[in-house]
Amino acid sequence: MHLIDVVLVSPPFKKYTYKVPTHLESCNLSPGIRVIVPVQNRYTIGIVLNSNQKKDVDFKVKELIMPIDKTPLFFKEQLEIFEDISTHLLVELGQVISSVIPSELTSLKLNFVDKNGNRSSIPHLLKKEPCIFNAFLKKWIDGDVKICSHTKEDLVVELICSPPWPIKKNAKNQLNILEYLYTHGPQKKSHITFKFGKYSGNVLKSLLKKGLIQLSSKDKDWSSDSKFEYCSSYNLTEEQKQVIDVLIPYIEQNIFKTVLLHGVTGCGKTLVYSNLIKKSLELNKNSILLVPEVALAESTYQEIRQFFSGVKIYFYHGYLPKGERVKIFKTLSSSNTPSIIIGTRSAIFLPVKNIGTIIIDEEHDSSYKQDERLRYHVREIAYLLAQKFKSLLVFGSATPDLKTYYAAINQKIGLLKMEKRVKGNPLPEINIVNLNKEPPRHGPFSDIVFSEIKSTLDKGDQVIILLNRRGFSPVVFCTSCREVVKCPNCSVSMTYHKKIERLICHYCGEVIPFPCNCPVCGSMSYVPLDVGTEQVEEFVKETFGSSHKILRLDADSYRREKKDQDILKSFSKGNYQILVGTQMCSKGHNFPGVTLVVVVDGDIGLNLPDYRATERTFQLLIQVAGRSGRGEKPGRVFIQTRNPNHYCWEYIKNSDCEGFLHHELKLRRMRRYPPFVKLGLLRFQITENYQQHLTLMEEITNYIHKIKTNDLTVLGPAPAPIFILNKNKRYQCLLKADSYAPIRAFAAKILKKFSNYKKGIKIHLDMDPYHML
DNA sequence: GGTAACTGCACT
DNA sequence: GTGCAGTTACCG
Repeated sequence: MHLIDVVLVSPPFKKYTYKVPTHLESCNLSPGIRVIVPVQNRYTIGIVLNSNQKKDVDFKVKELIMPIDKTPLFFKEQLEIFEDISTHLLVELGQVISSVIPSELTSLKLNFVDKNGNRSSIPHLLKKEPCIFNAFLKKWIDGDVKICSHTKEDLVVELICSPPWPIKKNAKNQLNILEYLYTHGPQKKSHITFKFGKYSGNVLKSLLKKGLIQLSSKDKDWSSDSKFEYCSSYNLTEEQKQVIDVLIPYIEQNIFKTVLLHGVTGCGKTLVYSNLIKKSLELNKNSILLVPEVALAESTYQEIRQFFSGVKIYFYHGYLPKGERVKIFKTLSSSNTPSIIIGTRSAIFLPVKNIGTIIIDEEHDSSYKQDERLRYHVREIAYLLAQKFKSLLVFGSATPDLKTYYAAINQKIGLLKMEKRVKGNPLPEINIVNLNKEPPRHGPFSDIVFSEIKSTLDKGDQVIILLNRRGFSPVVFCTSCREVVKCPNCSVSMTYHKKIERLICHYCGEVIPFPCNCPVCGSMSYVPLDVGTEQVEEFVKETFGSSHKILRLDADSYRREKKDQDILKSFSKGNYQILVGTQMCSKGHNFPGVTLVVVVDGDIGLNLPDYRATERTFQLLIQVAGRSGRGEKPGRVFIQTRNPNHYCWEYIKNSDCEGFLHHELKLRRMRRYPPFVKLGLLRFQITENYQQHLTLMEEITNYIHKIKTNDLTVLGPAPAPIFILNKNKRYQCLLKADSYAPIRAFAAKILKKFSNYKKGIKIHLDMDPYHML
């Protein structure tokens, strides 16, 4: 009897054994092939793990239906990595796989398609016409029919006019969708139908008829095919040459090596990367280059493409149309030509073998940690991959993550430094402005900062104003009942967005029209408190708008304009003089005309209940400071603060990254935080209609005390800083230990006992949590 | 996640 | 004993 092990990629995500029927003996059933299998009284998709020949099993085995791939979708190395992730993060293997590959690849919505393009639905045939199914199966084995997914292309719904909209007053559904598009920007059609229920398809149709929205396919063709050619007409600096000379032997000799490339902002890391990629290509190896976010991926793609004409460069990120993602996935899994992959976090899971080098740029960036579904860190996956393929792994950053830096100074990984900017400029001069002594007398700016902005503009240079908080004001306060407006679903205050006259919850997306009556006392005496980017933009426009062009870049403007790339380009060309924005404008971009960076409130983030608060603030501020003075003229930076005595300012002022890291390391060692201990965060979510959440938490707490071991410190469970989110009550429990094993063992016990305990409670483990709110 | 099997409970 | 809702165990 020929048996194979299969892992299901939809619930229950378990590993099961199936019998291979004789008529499928000839098929390729090697690991990584997708198969259709029966589970209970339905069918689902699984992935072959191994084709064992075990003789006897003590349970009944069912026969597998058929394979649906002719060649494996993953390589053996990848499957091994999925297993590693599964054990490390305490998530079922099937769950791991289903969260890292495009969802079309795990869906049973498949068709047999014959040469004339006629489609026959596979699930339908399986249920109703088994004979016809078998006939098709035979044809498929012979190569006479193909299997295609029948999901249509996911169109993008886009608003093409502004309010007030010409619709009837009682057309609530239409209004809701228009509102949603207005506040959230263009959306995928599937997302709209998901969000607004089954009738929203019709609503969209009528909106389309009225010409208020448009549907478009957002397909882009990124690939270019011609001959391989490397444009090497770029002069390397001495530093770049040295770094490349050290790294290239690892690629040539197939040595697994991890290196932290610690280079100041503007030191020309991209050119180093492109040389490493070039070497890999020459040796017929693939390269992966990851950047933190899509906008950056696009500009990096454009930049790298100049060096390599005719090489296949795959551009991959989570916002690609589904069809495109599947196409890239499948092409790569059966490709043998060396290629370059440029993308964001999710690109690390593409089926690539024979990797020469993996580069993670801006490795400290928190977007490399996924904080939902599968809570993985891309660094760890990259490490596993590099280990398997004996590749070079480069972590690049001007402000390395403390953990990476600690590994580097302990010689666990290599450390290379680049201390000079390409153009030879010094790093910008950074000034800390004490708002307690120099209060903001000009909108959000103090005297000195205001006059700096003015004189910079007078000189014809550009200014970046950073405020890491979007909207007009983060809080609205009712003067009559002395309450702030809270989100109805979350325990956070609503942010006022003036231009669209709405209050928005930045956590769950709830939108309330504003001005409105106070929900508590009914009066209309609201005052917006504190400042967001929208308000800074308004002030700057009022003050300088007559003679200068001003641009805002944050998640709100970004979504609406969507031509972000062009906008950033046009700022960097000098078409605007002032850029107001959130952290989005701090990342990686090159703006040669900027000589002044102003940070409106340097304290945001500094006082969060999170052990990395200072580290993150430091990284953000050094990064944004680095946007200044990249061109011919030197740059200056002004950071306003109300906490001038905080230890971080001394280091920020001197751009002293190493000094800061060592100071922070001392504190972490003292307080027992990473990298000196391992952390895990157990999160408990209880739905709003669950009555006795206190009793339940008490029960959990008692159990925790019962099973707690000596090799583990357990803090909590306690209510999370944001206690209610999306109508869920949240508790959390911080676990500290010298290694991951006790954390895993402890969490496994809790999960086993309580995760399916009662409906209404969800528990998950977040290893090395990045967000503790 | 889906669902068959199982539980307790009101009502014949 | 029957019908039904609510809950649980398990899928090869």
